[in-house]
Amino acid sequence: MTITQLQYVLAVAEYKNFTLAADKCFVTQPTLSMQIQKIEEELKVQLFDRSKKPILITEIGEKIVAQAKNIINEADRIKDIVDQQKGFIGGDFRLGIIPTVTPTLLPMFLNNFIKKYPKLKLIIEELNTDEILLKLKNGHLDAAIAVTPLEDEKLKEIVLYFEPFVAYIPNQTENNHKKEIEISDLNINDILLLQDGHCFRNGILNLCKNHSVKQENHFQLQSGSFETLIKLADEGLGITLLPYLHAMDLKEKDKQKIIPFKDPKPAREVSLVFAKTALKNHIIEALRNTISGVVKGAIAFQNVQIISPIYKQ
Amino acid sequence: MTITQLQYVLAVAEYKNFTLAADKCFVTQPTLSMQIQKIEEELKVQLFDRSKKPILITEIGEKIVAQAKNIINEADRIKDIVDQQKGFIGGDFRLGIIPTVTPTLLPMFLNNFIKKYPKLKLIIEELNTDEILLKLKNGHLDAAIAVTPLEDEKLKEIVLYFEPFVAYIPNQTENNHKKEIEISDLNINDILLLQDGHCFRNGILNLCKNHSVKQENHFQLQSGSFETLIKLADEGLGITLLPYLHAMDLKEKDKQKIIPFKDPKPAREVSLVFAKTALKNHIIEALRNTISGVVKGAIAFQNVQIISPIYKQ
DNA sequence: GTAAGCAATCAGTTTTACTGATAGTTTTTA
DNA sequence: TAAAAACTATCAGTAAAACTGATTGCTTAC
Repeated sequence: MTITQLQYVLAVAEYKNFTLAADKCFVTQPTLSMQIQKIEEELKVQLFDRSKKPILITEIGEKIVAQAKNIINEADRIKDIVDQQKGFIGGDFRLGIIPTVTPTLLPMFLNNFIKKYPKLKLIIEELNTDEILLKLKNGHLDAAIAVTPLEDEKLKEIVLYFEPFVAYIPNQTENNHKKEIEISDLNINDILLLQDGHCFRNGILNLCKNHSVKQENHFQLQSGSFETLIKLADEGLGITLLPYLHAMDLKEKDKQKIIPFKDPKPAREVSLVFAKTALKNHIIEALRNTISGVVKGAIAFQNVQIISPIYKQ
Repeated sequence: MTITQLQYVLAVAEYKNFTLAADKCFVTQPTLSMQIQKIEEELKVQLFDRSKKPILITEIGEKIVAQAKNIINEADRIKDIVDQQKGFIGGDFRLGIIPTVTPTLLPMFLNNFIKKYPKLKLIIEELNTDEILLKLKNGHLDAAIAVTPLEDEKLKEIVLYFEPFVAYIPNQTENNHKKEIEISDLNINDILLLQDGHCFRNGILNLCKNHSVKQENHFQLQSGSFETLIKLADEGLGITLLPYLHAMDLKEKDKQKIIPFKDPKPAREVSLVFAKTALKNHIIEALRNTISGVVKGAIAFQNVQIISPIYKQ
């Protein structure tokens, strides 16, 4: 049994097709066929059922594929250990970010980071929380920035900052104007929400649920961007909640429509998330330091209450 | 980088001598030299400093050796997965047992177990707790039977049974005879103890400490076996405490000198212990089932208090 | 200062990994 | 339902690797 053979097994398991898997491994199909046969002979078990198309993985095959992933993962770490020792920050690094964080956070640290580590190729993907969880676990992402706590056994979270929610309320008259708002002032039916899949939406639902605001599940509108929500709010279709950093980016005119919450302010916890078995720990550490450095100045709140990004009905 | 190369690295790291390591790997010394050079070239780091004798492992070498152990360990597990799938219980299995458990527990299950799994070669070593901890972690033992809780991050414990302590008091007169004894009745200075290193000794020290029995650290005698302690007690040199199963093995005449503790009886927790990353999990499971089966009949106590095997001064 | 111990090097051999061509099988398409 | 397409297994040959015995050269021990 060799590491190469295990990689071939993983490729076949992933693509369920010898020819394609061979391509991805940069070898010819006969090589793959023979090596898979060899490992099957050595272990004296059938890993794949080639009689069906696409190829089926046998029961024992599944177990061995899972273990092969562990082995390859541990093996890959050797390179990281060497890199770390040499202080080398380089190669590809795939970072996932949730859409409600990207526009405000990314510009704050990206320039800084790529200048600091010029040999590193940072590949950034905007993904929602579910996609991030999946890709962290299957190794398609090295780390991600998401709202926590995610309560996932296999992931580790390092909190970067807390970001309070603020209310965006356009039609403020003498009557209804307040300096600070309370959660009990909110009516979920008035709030314009992001689409399903955004954890910021879940956070708001949790916020309202926790404080037993009546929820009638009869939302007027759903959008994928805060910009849309703000414009809709301006049109008198309701109010919306925004994350603090996003609110800070608004035009002066719009900023006046923002009302902060009373302490303890509801807030989201934004963290760097990665698999406990993550590779490239030294890069993750470097990333953390960079982000912590730039964010510290921008946000400093003490009295906040963390709202979970996971909405359970 | 191949699994074989990593095994060579581990061998050289262990024996600190290429020639000897080559022997243990069943290859010639040039093979080893070349393969080590190859992996050093590939990683572009020096793993060993050959200028000194015995060979020194470099700093980065230590880290890579540690990781190589992980990789090999994960790789070895493939075979276990296959064995488990096939229901095959065979090969070598190294079990450590602490001396105060061996004479009573081993005869209860050994025959049963080896008959049930004839293809398994059980290699049993009698070791004290410290040695067991060490050997479990470095992989020289597959599992062990010891007194818990050990509070060790890297180990997993499965409780087999609770075994109460009983007092062995020879010179019982009308005056001092009791049906049940209390911990406060004990004076640590009267108790004959096993030698340092036995966890049963630690248990008794904890027992007395917990109940603030005065302890003057002026023990009269120390021995390695209960038999000696019993004979010394019979000679009027003091009393001793025994584990329940051991007391059950005494002659009828001696059994009369035994006094049980009042509920909640102080007891030791005997467990099957193994590394969290243990191989051969299916064999451990088989062992557990066998022992649980035979012990269930012999011991059934409900109201016990667990005494820790670790004595901290 | 000599012998012993040990790792590196070298040339040659065996084993393994891989390739291109092709045969055989199943699935898809017309 | 026949032909085409898609795919894996097999085969013979080649390139690469892993390994060996013999030897050299360096270090340590006596």
